Amino acid sequence: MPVQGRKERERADRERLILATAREIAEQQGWDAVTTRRLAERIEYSQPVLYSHFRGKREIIGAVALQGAAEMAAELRAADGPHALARAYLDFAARSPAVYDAMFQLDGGLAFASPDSPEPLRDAFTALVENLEASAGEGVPPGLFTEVFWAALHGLATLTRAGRLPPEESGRRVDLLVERLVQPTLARKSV
Amino acid sequence: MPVQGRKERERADRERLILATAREIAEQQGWDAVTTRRLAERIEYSQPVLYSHFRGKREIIGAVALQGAAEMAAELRAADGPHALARAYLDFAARSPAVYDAMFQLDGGLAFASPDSPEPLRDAFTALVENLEASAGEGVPPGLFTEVFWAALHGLATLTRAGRLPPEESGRRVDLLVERLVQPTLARKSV
DNA sequence: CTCGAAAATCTAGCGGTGCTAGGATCGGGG
DNA sequence: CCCCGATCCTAGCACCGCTAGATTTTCGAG
Repeated sequence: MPVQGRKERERADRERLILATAREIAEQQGWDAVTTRRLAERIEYSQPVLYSHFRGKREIIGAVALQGAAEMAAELRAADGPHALARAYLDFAARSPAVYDAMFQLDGGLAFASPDSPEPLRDAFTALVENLEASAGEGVPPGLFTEVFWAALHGLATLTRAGRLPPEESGRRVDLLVERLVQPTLARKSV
Repeated sequence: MPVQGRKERERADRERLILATAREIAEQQGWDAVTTRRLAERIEYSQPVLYSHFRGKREIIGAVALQGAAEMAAELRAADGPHALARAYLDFAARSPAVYDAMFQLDGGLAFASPDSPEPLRDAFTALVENLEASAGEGVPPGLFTEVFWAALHGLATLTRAGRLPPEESGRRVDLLVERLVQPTLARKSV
């Protein structure tokens, strides 16, 4: 009597529905519009059901952030080299601003910059490192270089989207940034 | 009978009190703790009084942001050269996180990146440009270079404070960033 | 097929938010 | 002195995140 199996599946489906709906509302109207009432109504359940899946709104944001990190990691790995990486990163941020906010702007209750960070987060950072370690330059730890590179991209992404930087020249800004930061390590240009 | 003068003065005093109190609460407990009720109680007036000074919470944030921009501009001008500038910027962000948030993280209803931006905002950006125009490098518009430099600093500031970057090596990150970005324009090293 | 227990879900409500309408109170000018 | 306009407060609206407790649904045993 695998009735239990069916229930678990239905529950997992509903959890996915919650996250997809939260994400949809957030992308369309911002995270402030993702209220527990609205979210519950959209999935056609009452509010308390949300709390049987997540501890609260914060944890929903965190779950969306983890999904986003996994997707971002895949896209970053598809890029080849610092220039493509930077464009892929900013592309992601511009295309999915709500997910980007969940990851880096809002409090999703996730641990960052720590060995016990959730795997998708560490993996996304690893994807950055992989594309950058050849560009760190002599004597510069790839991790440190990646942090700086990442921070700069993050700054461009957030300031641009918040209207703090004129969007027209974002392409030139990325080009300038990457050109200056990247400093190929001499060893084995090709092997 | 300049009784009207006195009233205006009292009103201006109260407005300053509101902003100082909002700032104080925000620095101590974050902007979420700056509720209209709490703020009203602290200044020993009822909530509606706040709305006779500001349209709403957003406008209070905006007013704090303008104060902050003026202060930041002064501190940035006191710096000499890109390295000192970067440290002064990050210092400000770390010392006054709530004000920094009001300026760059929250919605204070201010116009950015526009000719009709409030003067303190444009002035703060000008202070950045003044310290950076000699480091833009050949053929690179100082404004563009400043935007990139600023965005990178902003990324470092926000990611560090949000726990996304380990705080230990922030010094090394700044050094690396500045060293790479800065590329002195050849003309007139000294004149 | 029925029935009772357990699981699942909902109703209703708590204390909080930003904001505002409308009444009370105060003080200066006629 | 008394009135009237400016000033301020009380009370309340609609919404928020979250939860206790009642209610419905579902399953499996008899």
